[in-house]
Amino acid sequence: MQTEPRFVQDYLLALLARASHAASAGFHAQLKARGVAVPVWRVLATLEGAGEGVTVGELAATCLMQQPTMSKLLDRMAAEGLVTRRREGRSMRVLLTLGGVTLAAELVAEARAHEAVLLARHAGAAPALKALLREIAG
Amino acid sequence: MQTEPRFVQDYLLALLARASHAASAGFHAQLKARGVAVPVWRVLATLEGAGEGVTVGELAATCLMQQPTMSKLLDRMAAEGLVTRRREGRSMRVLLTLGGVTLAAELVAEARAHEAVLLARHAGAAPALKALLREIAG
DNA sequence: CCGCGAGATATGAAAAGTCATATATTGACC
DNA sequence: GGTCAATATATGACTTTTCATATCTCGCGG
Repeated sequence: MQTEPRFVQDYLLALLARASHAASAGFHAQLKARGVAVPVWRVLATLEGAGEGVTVGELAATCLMQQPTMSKLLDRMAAEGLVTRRREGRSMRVLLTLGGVTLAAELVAEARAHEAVLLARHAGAAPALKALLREIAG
Repeated sequence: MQTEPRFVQDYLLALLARASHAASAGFHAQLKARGVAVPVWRVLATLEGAGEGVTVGELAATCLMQQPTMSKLLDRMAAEGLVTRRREGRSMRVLLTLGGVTLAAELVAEARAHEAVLLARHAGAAPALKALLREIAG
């Protein structure tokens, strides 16, 4: 079967979305196996090593979610004992609990390992790719 | 304020997701202005120029959605008069209606224009970037 | 032929996300 | 000090997505 090259096949935004999706698939499967949803992982990864905590708005922006989505995600994560919220001025500072720190550390370790495999696969090109992505990400 | 570089800041999957999100933001805003949801756009773009139509499963894979999500999205799109479905063996072939063809063509034109701006911004690097992304996407 | 497993899509109940807007807190101005 | 606009988060009604599973077809072995 031979389809002529169509627009979407070479469209930059589609390529980015596809690459992101494909690259993440393996790790996302690991997360699912551990019963951790992707948005939860993103919050954990963002909070990992951020000693002071992060506000809800910053979390939403970093995790590429909308603010109400983040508020509700944090409700669930708080209920699971992964994070706590502390009012600070008009913001709300989100912090990992002890359990959250532990889980985050484990998952970050897994993520590092997974990334290493990916980077090895595209050996030389990795730094240039990351630089480009950073530029696109702004 | 000075945060030490944390894992997530340089994590390939995060960079990919961020780049994809940032690059798409502008066009997604255009879509929203026209009242077109992103998943609808993806289906239209995938069907655009695919004369023979595409099966539900192929659509789901191409649009990076799950199959039940696609089935229900197609329900809505069919209700809006954008697509029709025709049983073909055990598959279901999805085709654009006249209205769907028109809308798809308009949006693809907008997407091309939007992409041109992006590519111009990262002038020389674009072909190499696309090649890398294609490789990652597999 | 007929039953049966595999492939492809649909569906139902529950979870998550979205949009608009309410609530809370601060800082500035009079 | 009280009012008001701006910033930050929460909430409610509604839509979309997800997970599990049902349904529908085809091809095959007996």
